[in-house]
Amino acid sequence: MELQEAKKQFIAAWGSFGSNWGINRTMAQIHALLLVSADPISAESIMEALNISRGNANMNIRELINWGLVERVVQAGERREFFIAEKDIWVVARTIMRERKKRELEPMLRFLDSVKNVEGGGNEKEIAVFTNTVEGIRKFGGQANQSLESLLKAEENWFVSSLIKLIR
Amino acid sequence: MELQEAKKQFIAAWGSFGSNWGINRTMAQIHALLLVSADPISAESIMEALNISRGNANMNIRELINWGLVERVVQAGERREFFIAEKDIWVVARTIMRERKKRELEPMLRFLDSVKNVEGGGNEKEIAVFTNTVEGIRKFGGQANQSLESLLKAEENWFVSSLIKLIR
DNA sequence: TTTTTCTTTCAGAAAATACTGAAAGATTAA
DNA sequence: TTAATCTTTCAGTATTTTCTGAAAGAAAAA
Repeated sequence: MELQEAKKQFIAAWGSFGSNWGINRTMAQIHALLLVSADPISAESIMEALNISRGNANMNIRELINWGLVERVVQAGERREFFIAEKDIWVVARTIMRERKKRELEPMLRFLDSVKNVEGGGNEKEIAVFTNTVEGIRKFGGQANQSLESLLKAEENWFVSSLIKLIR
Repeated sequence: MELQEAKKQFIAAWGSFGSNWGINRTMAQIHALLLVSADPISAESIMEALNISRGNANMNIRELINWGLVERVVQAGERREFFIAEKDIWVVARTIMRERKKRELEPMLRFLDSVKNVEGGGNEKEIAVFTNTVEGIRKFGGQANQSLESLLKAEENWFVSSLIKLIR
């Protein structure tokens, strides 16, 4: 397959993949474009490559920067800003895990904590089911949280670290 | 907190949590409602509890059944259908993992495979970057796929199985 | 068979989300 | 300072997604 065609397909695929995971298509496409670009790219080029407006490009680039997936780079003698994405997929994955953990998992755990004690007007069975379900989710989520924590601090953990080296 | 209020909050939270993960709010809410219900519920009750239309309820229930998260149950002497959700969160998590693996991860891996060999009109550096990125993702995804496979077949794998027992 | 009760479908409506483009804001150069 | 170049913002628009409700379909009861 020819390079430009392959890139195009990759960008499209990454875009639709992203939208399955709560990430908007354009953001995923910009990320994909940067992932397969050898050199830093200007906002202008991104707009052209993906056929999107200035505002759209700006917004989604900013969001990618917020996520820590993309960086601004200043090129010598250039006034414009350029953008580049982290290409080590392990670093990318860890960045995403860290962010989602912080933005979603932890708030959810706090919420479950706040809702775990219910007093009931009589119906003991209903209360038991509610409490058990919430407790189950809390346990599971807490475990996931800890596992992620270990994974993200892998350097400090010889066991996880060696597991990762094995598969990397 | 009072049970009904707690349920309500749980349903709302689960709904907005779901939408961060590409699952529509109503579907997640129906799932939540069933998760915290002691007994099977009719379509009618779901419509009332969540204030949604018949069509909407029907569609999202069907989708939950497709995912394997919800089951129809027939109650003796009742003509209507009732619905119930699996409550063991580990089973729920495994069901979701299995489905997403099948629906998203595996197709993505097949796609990456199809796009890994690019021939280039000259620009070797560009080709190298593309190839490396795609290969990195492929490796990572393949590894994730295998790990999930092991997890899902945990019964057959003493090591994973014992890990899970530890934390369960 | 006809009636009743429940389920499914789907065209159109509503709501949510994403995008555009022009204008304002910044920053550097002249 | 003024001009030139680039970035950011945001009100309005477009697109996508989700939902409604009425009608058709199915299955059991009469």
